[in-house]
Amino acid sequence: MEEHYRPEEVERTAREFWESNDTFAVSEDPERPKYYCLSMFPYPSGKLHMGHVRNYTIGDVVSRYQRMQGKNVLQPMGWDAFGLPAENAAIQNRTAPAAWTRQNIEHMKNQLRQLGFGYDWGRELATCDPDYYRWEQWFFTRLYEKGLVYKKNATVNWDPVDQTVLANEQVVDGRGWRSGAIVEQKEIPQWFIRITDYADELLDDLDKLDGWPEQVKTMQRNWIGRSEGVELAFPIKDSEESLSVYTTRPDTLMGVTYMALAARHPLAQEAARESREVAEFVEECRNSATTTAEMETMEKRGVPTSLKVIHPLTGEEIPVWIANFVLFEYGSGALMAVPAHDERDHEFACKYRLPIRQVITSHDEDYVDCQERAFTEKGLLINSGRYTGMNSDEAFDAIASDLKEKGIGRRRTNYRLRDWGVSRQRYWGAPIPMLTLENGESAPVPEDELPVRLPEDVTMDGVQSPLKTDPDWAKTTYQGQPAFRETDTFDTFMESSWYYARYCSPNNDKAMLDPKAANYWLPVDQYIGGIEHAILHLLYARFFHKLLRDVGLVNSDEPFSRLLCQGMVLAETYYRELPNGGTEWIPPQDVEVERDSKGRVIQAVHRNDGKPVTTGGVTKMSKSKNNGIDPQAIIDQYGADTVRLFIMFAAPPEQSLEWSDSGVEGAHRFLRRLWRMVAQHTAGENAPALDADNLNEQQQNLHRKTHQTINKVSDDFSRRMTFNTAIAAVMELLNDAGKLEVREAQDRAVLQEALETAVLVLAPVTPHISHVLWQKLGHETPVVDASWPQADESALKQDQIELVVQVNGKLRSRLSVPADADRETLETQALADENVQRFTDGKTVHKVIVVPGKLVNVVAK
RNA sequence: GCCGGGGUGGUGAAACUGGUAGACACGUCGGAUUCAAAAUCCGGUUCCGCAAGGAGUGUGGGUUCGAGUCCCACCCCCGGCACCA
Repeated sequence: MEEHYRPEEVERTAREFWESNDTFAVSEDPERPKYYCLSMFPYPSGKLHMGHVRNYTIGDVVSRYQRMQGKNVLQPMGWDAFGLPAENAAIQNRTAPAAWTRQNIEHMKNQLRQLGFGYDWGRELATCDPDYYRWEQWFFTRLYEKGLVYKKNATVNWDPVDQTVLANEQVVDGRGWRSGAIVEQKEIPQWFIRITDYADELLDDLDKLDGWPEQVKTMQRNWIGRSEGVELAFPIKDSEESLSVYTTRPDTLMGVTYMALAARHPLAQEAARESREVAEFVEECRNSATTTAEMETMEKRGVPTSLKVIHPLTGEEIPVWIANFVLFEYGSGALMAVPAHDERDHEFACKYRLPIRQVITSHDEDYVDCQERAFTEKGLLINSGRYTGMNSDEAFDAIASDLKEKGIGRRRTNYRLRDWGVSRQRYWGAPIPMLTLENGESAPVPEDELPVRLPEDVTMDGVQSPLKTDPDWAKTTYQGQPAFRETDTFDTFMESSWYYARYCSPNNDKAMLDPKAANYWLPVDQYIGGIEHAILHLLYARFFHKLLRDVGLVNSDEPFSRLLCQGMVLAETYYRELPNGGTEWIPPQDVEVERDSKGRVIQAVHRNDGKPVTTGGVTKMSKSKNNGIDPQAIIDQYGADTVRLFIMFAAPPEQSLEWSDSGVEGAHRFLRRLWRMVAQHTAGENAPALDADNLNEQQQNLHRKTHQTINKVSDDFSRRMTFNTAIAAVMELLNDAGKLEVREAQDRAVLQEALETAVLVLAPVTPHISHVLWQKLGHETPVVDASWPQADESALKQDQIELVVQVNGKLRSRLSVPADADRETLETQALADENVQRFTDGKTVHKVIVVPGKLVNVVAK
């Protein structure tokens, strides 16, 4: 066999084999256990980036590993094709979003093929295809009929110059990114889905998701934010009305010193009509912040109103303020402020010199001064009339029932989660299948008129959605009456909330899902994608799955049994200041880094002119900093196996990872070495059968190492999902195999076993080279269908082991002892050790700690 | 601001259950091979020190025979925050 590893040739051979044999096409087979492995589908932005390569390599490793376990493995791929970037590209390049998107899909699909991912391409789908979104439209009309969809006014970012709605991303420092105009908030009618109806189930079912990272479940729990509290009404002075608030701390009710309203609260709007100062503040709040993050980092400010409310228990008058930190969407858009026991209320009270009244004190003797800072823990009530002396929990109950008795309050469960607004005022999305009738009422588009097709032959002017500018598109009829189509499109999270289910019957034109296929494959056994999707996408997909279940399309409660969140791929940035004050970002490939003898970076220079560039730190690969590494160049130079191996070896999948070319060389070197070792081995005589009972020590050692490696890699691939340490274990095996001097037949036998094992367990990571080498090692079954190896227990046994001896916790000696030696023997041997004696000399031995199989620690003073 | 992560050699990392800190690589230094180079092979490489030894996992404290790992406080970095996907 050829001594030199030629990746191009090897990879072509393997790819052609898989393609001509339809290796990855699957169908339902009740005879075999199924395994559905899914990687989050990409947005077709143009080219694959390293984050994709990482995501899809992980998925392919898992899929191929499970296939070698004998499972019927489904691994599909598709395109999350609707979204904002296509509209931007369309404006820039004067192409229609549809054409741009389809071109990108074509290119990226080719790149995926080159990387050798084992997808069932027969199931490919693109969300911009009417055959896909028609079912989403159909499903939405079903939800409407079930009462899970409603229309209400909601706020959007409004660009007064371009006369258009902007996404949060398009608002920079409060201004429209194109026009530069100060963005206003505007209320427009939008469609919502009642995700809050499912809040309890979405929360409680998290406990069933044993295969999900704890951090993701925690984030979802906090996002849903279920709290038990009390809703109560403060009567407004000189009025019939009252101000309703929600609190999780009714035990602090006696400490209320002011009320705070969101600027959009009706009472705030009313107050604005009476006072110019209030009106100005309300107007300013309306246009200052666009996101929750901005709102909560803003300086806390407020204005007093002339309103007063009456404390329901004391009858005291309490002033009402309008404050910029009160969220209109949470609770009732108003809060009772207890500055002594809430940090935000405290800060606000200090700023505006509002009274701070302490009503809770610590259970311990610790002195708490609430004038200085808020005491937010539960404790004992003080200054609270008849509640004084109770603890917080007792007071909660007592106050809640007193309020209930007076008919001004009740216990209430509240959620931070809000209903899902799905309307977008954009073109490149699935049209919302709703109609507005002449009388102003809404109706769903009848089933036989679906899909509502998005016209694809359009020109984008960068301002308005073509759906809104075309005077004819919206005109239609409903039951013989004139009607107008909804010109908004769906949030793209709609498409990504059910694609995993559509892959089970992607070409079905009779139904959204074929329940037989869906219930064979679902739930997804392993889902893999970026941590940035921990909340929104994963919560919406879980919600959709429950909706699908309640319509009778699936019979499971959750879509994804196991979840792996992969870290981001980062790269160094380099730049130069331009004479005009701008910054030129230089791609890392164009930079030469000079190092000192220890390898520390001295300076970085441009490859073109040799002049220095400035290092700008490691960040997420992005277009704006020009530091995205295109995998194509590396695939072309080293081949797909090297790229896959490197990206899996560089770090565990959940960690963020800095790209470095030198690591690629290392990975390639390893594959060359593997190739050469197999070539040299197969050039000799055929290896005889391994005779495990008659091995010399060297042979035994390599035989043991082989079986240790099988155990290590199996555990790393399935339980731990740490592909980097699995690869390191194979490298160790190959290092040991390389040291074996081949003198006799059994040397060849243990070497054959070691090489076969290496090729086999690497097959999920580097499938092309393994495909070819497996044949060279004398096998007819393709490696993709080979069985995963099993470790032989008897090969793992070891008679002598090395034990560490510490004195006062510091390593002082090592002992070679029989594996089954008892505690006493170990203690005696350790104390007799020369080095141990040197360090205990002149001291008294107080204690000896023996951890069999690991270490002995001598405690001496 | 709130929620969730992370911080270990010159670099990527390993240490899985509280038990040898730095496996496996990259880089670098030295050597072999070569007319020479590439490729390959062998050896060294946390820091200080000639050595014995000492120090060392973001910072400061604590628990323990023993802490990268557990607890408390702090600093820095990253992700998400509902219209980027």
